[in-house]
Amino acid sequence: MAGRRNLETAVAETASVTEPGKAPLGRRERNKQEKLERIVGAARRLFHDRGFAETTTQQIAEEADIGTGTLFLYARSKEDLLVMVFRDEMIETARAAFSKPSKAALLDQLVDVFTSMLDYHARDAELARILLKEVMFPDAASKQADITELLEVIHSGLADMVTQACAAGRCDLKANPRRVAENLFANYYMDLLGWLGGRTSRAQFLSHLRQHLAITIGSPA
Amino acid sequence: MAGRRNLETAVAETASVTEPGKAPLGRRERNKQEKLERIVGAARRLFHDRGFAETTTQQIAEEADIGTGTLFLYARSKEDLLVMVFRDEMIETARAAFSKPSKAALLDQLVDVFTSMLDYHARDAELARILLKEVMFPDAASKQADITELLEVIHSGLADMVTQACAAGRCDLKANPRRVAENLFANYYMDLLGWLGGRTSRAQFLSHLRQHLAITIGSPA
DNA sequence: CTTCATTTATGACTATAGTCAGTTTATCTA
DNA sequence: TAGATAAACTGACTATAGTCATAAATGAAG
Repeated sequence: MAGRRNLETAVAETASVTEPGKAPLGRRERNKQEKLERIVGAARRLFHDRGFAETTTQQIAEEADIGTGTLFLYARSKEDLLVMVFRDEMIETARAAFSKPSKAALLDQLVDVFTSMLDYHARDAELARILLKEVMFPDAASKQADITELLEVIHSGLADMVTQACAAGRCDLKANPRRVAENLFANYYMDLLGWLGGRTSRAQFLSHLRQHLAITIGSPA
Repeated sequence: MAGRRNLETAVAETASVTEPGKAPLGRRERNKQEKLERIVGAARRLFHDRGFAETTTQQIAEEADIGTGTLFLYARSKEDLLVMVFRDEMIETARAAFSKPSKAALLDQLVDVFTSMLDYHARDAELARILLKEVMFPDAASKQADITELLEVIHSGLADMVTQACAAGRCDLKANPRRVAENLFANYYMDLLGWLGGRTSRAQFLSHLRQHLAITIGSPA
């Protein structure tokens, strides 16, 4: 009973679309499902059009054609809504970034991967900053699931990349690949933060990122 | 005129105490000075006693014996107040952490330094998380000065440490010491985040940090 | 169809960060 | 000292995220 969650786990975390062999999905379930989609859709549109800070929860509720209270049965907070809108996209982006096999030098592969992710973030700097902030600083236990899955995709993708490069003789790292992956991502995250926060230019960001990654994998920049 | 700042630069950023050879410091200045001290003191007490979220700006104003509006002439936001309360302490902590000369292995020196900083943060996990969040994600230009100074102390301290260790033959790093320092701090930051966010235990945190730092400086863990 | 229990929906309401038009206080000048 | 100007102060006010007691909808059982 600890940490009450709304509407079960918010429609079982955007439940799958009519899983075969599963429950017949009565009117109730369909309603919830459809309502959640309306809400996330409305939030996506408004966040995109006006920005996060300029969108009120009232507006989202209105756009989704529900009461203001209902909104908070489907999302714990406005930030939660933001994560709902972008989580899957982010995971997909990360997966895609790791899916292209390559025989390039490890450093170049890494820069490629991070640049792909970057292109996604760069589409909207304000949202990206808020996402980086909210995703990495969950204050409710429920959000940890989100960040955990995303981090898992990124960390394991990077670890695999490192392991394979070493197996192919293209690098020589003794350390635990997982720790190397975490180290690499930490550097990407902080560099991105500096850029989005206006402390560095895009050119500086890219240059520094490459140097940071090179240091981690012990390769000449 | 862009980004209006209140009361000049909030009493010239907690101005020095009667700089010799400077202005005679009339009643007005003394009032401002004293009021700022009352405000920061009140905020410090309340944040410490009740926590950040549980303290209202009204309470701070009341404790400092000023009107609610006045508070926001001295601080732009509640978060700003938090930074005011802890910024100098954090910088001092960082300076102190770098001030003890040592002939130990670089990795051990680094772990020592970060452990010292950690002890400061660990005194209050909730405040630490909010600080990590607010300090690294300034949304107003004015706050960038804060983070810039703190980051400068940390980055240059680490860079010096690395440079000296290499000069003494205790390590062999070809890369720009500044970039190495940034890399090291990025790892500390993310590991600390994981710990404070409850994703890792303290033991894991320390173990992972050591491994991450070792990877960066290319030394066996 | 008619209870009845359970789930879901609602909007008036609360709490609080931050604003602003109007007031007070300090300083300067004559 | 009086008057004028500028700086600093104020609390009633606004805006909005999130709550909660109540109402409506749904589905199960008889």
